[in-house]
Amino acid sequence: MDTQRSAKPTRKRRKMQRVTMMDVAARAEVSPSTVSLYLRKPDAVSASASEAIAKSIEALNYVPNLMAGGLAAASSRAVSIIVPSVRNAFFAETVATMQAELGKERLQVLLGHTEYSEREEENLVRMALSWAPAAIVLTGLSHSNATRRLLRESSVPVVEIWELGSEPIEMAVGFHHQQVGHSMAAHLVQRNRRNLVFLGARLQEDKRAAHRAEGFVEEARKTSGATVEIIQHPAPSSAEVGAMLLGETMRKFPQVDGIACSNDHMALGVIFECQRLGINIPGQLSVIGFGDLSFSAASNPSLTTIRPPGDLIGTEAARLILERIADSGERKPTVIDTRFTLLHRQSS
Amino acid sequence: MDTQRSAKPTRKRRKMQRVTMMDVAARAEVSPSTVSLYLRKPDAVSASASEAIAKSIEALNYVPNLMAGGLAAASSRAVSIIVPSVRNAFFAETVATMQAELGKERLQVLLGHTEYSEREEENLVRMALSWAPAAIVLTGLSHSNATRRLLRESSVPVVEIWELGSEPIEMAVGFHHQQVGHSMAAHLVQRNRRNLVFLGARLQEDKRAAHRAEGFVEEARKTSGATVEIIQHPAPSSAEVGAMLLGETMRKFPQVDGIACSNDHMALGVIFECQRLGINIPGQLSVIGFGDLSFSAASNPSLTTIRPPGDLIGTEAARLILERIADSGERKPTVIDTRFTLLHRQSS
DNA sequence: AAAGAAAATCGTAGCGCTATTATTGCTGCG
DNA sequence: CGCAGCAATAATAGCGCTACGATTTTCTTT
Repeated sequence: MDTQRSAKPTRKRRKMQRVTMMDVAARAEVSPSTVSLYLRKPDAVSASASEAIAKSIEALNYVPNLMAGGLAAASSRAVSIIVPSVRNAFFAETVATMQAELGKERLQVLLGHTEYSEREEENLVRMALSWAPAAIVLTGLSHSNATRRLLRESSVPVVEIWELGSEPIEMAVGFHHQQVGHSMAAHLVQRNRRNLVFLGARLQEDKRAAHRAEGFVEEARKTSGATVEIIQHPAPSSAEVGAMLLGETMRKFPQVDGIACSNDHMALGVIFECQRLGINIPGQLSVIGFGDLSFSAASNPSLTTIRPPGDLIGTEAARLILERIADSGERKPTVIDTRFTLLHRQSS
Repeated sequence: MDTQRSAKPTRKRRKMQRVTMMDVAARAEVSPSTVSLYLRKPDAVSASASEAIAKSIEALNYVPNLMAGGLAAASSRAVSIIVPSVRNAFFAETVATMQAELGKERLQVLLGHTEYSEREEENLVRMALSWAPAAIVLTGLSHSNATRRLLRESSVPVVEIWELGSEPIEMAVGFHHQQVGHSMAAHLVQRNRRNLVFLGARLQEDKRAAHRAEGFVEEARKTSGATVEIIQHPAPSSAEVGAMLLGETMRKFPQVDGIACSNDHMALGVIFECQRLGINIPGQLSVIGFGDLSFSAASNPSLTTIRPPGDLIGTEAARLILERIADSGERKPTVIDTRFTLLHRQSS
């Protein structure tokens, strides 16, 4: 009750170890503003200042603090990419491509896996928004209402990849999986196959595979004299499931002469199982896959398949994001159809 | 020239749209500090306050700003994972597992691909450090000196994955690839194979595959009467390269009776090429792969291979990171050997 | 019931940067 | 010459949150 007790702002914050922009500015004998400007828009700074700043950065080994930058600018240099799983080669391809493309512009990729759950996707979107990302990339067009609302209310650019068909939130890059189904069926019919089966895995969760199956059946039904069935399994697609489903197919529909698979893993299983059962491909049975995975051209027989442009989807999505950021503007609905290619090889 | 013109600090910042922690605090009738505490250490806040805050967050649909948090705390909720490529199923598995594990603690994954370039890795580490990440995960133990220095000078926890053998920067989770080579050779020798060949792809860049090849040769040389060769190609591993190299092998070493492959993609190519050439596996030739990829158990013949615990590496790495963060302490060198498993199947 | 300890809560100074406005130094031109 | 017009640079006010210390409230203990 004597010595003044209030006026004592003896604060001390964590030791500042880091080299800051102010340090760089001091050494270059310019103001911090100029350094910031140099980093963001180099063309607006004179050659002499630029040189001094560059030298200073080099000498101090300056690493910018993106958290501070992001906070001040209310937007970060991160792009959140949310896919079902990067274990899936399709999405791995796109993610890798996007990382490379976005990296050129010093944008970082924040990765999330939904494991095919809309609930988890919503979670990830919420977390992503905490980062004030430069953009958010989602897989497919099916999302929970809450996800849609979160995204619509934020002003973050949104790109949906790997699927076209219904209304996108903002931008979309992909292709029509139903058309893939059409192409598969049309191809088999053209090869004079009439007893068709689609082998599916996890069609419940994998909407895109389900669309392919739908398209396949739809197209097959157009052909007079053709029959078509879907044989499926709830487990994720794999060669083992493919082999198993081929067995089931031969039991239930021994007259089958054309099979389309959820993807090339399944088709590979079919090929192996046919070898074991002594079924000749393509003599007795034509097989077509989806994915053109790394082994598909090398198999015996080589596999007829659909090649989805995973890398093109990545580059186009990255391009859209970059353009949208440059415009720093409003939503601009854009849809890019990347198409797909049917590769006719020995199995059909 | 009349209305007073100076005393007008009419600044206005970008419109504050976002709901902030202060809004939450006001509605819950507590101070912002308490809200912050509630978010970070819920146990330190009373039940009544917790409830009010939770309700307020819900009502306002509050999304925390991680940039602000990261700036204030000098450390973010991001973990940077840098792998050669997520196209590679091994790394995809580990990345996916880590994302799931870290996600539980609300840590986000920042992804980077080196494409097997140390130069690019250095770049990515520099970018990663800009985020003040909670931890950095690198693949393998070979890094440029600059990378090492950057990491050592920062106080960010570092985990190196998928390889053991030399001195890690701080923590490491993986296994000895040389031992994999040993096991492969020992297995083939045990199956009475004496004319051994290792089929390699891109051994120049893929140090781990090179170590497996080394170990293979080393072990084979211990066996009297055994011969061993390495046949390789600079392209990335694939079934096509495997098929091609099998052809080369049969020309150069027609007496070969045991083949070990860089990985299962190569082995798959070998299996298909043998089918085409009429070579019986395992009668005439034993084949062993690496990876236990999704098709390996389903192939014809099924493939003997080494299963690397990609998911275990992920969970252990995540665990180390979480513990290290909780300790918030100093470097603590740790090495976890996850081992690997040899799966003996039909191909050997 | 008072004193002391423990638990819960609060007040505030930054974290390092960017956006915005203000200032300065030059041109060129009537 | 005086000043508009422009380019380059600088000054300043936050961005939204956490760390830290201070303060208040509640619980023990004697």
